[in-house]
Amino acid sequence: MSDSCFVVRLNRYLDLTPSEMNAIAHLEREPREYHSGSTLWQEGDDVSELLIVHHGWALSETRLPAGKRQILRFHFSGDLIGASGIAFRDAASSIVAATDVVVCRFPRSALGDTFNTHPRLAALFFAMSQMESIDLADRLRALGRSEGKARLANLFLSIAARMRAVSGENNPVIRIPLTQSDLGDAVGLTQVHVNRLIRQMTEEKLITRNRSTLTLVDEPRLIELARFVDRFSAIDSSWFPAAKA
Amino acid sequence: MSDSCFVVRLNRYLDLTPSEMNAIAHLEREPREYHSGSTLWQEGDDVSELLIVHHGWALSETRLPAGKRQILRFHFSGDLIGASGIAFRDAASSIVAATDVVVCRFPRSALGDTFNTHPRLAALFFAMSQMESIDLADRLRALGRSEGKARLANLFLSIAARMRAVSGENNPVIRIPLTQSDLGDAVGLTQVHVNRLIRQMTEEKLITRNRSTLTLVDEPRLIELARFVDRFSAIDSSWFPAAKA
DNA sequence: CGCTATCTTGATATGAATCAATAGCTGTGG
DNA sequence: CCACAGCTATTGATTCATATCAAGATAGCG
Repeated sequence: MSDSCFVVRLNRYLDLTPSEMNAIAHLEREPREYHSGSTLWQEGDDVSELLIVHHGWALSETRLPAGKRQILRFHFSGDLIGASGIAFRDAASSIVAATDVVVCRFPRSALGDTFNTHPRLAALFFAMSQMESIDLADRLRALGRSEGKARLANLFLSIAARMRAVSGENNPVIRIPLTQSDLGDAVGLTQVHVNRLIRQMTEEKLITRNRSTLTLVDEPRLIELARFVDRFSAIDSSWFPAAKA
Repeated sequence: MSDSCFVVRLNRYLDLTPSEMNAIAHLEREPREYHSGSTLWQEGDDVSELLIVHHGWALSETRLPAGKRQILRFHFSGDLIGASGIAFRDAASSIVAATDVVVCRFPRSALGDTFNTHPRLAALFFAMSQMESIDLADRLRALGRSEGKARLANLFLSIAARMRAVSGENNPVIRIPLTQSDLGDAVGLTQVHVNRLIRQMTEEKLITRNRSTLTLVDEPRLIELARFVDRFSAIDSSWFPAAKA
């Protein structure tokens, strides 16, 4: 039961009761593997399920006319996807496997049951959904009002922060299995320009990048450059209703 | 009871039971007025309340080093704010009155009670929060991957869509009480450039702007230009738990 | 009737896109 | 084990969108 990565994740925010753990573990069934590059669902699809990422990276993306792509968010182990797809029937973005991933699917109706029987979990889902909004808002600030280098710094720091929140470690070296094109599509720049910026940032001894390994060489200066605020450490659960038996 | 604008708003998505209406109307007390330009709360404040907009426009904004500003979202009548502030104690953005506004405040704990007693409302709040994420994601796509004119078109259309969803009308004329600087801060452009783009768009007979009145002259072409998708019409409530007495 | 915020318009500077060509890796099959 | 195919990364030359700087022009407001 506690080998559920979703349980592990939620336990980070809240001390789950056995009954709550059960309810969650129940959601998380049918693990299924997708290969890197495959599409879990497509923008506009009629989606009736939610996904929990077990292992690997997935990403939400959306396409624009000229074949352009905007990456909206990355999803790691323990993340709940479908987020976007829950308010409306049609998916607002596509979900693509960035590496080989293992995900569990569950139908939305199961979520309805959970809301009914475990109000505290409902509150937690609500709070997690708000974290997503905040993450998007932070990204929006970066895209709207800063130049390339700061955007990249921001992206790197926010990925690092999220991965650290999951792993509990604090390593300056992080694995980012993304190409320069991916990075560009995430921060709204060209692959070519991303390349140049990474070179500059390397020369300035801010980072080091080698294949999929990124090292945050001078994190304080990166934070300064990006005006980064790490918000992913904890959730405020003080307003949550009490757990039900 | 039904003069609560929040009830009116939620009723648009769901047929509320009397008990649910009561619970909501209960949240919405102590209406309070703020003058245009005043700050309801500030980035970083310790916020323990949520707001419901009764009347007027508010906006969430965040500041960057060089005094730059990014407007994240506009809030109209019936909107729930605090959104961003609910997962964490510290507000992630400031809330400012764009016009004179009337808002109701309620403590987060009241939300906890609602989650406990009215799971269907919890589901609705969750879905509304997802709408917010989707709105942000759409904005992100616009900022990351389109040029100025398309960004503006996108902003105009999305404001129009949201206002229409509230009013039920379908008027090509909308009131946007924002300056060119505000528009710029929302789409990540300079006030000067916004001015030029608006002139161009007027010449191209896409829009007409006069003070705070904006007319969508050629909406089909605007939609085409912005690749706009209107998602604000309805919520998919099929997965919601049943209403409780 | 001025005052201040907003808008308009021009000249110039700059970050980033685009176009284009080459170089490096990685995996695959002969 | 080598050679080739196909991504991914690097680098340069040029163009374009948008920012910046600067100076009026309007318009609402007290």
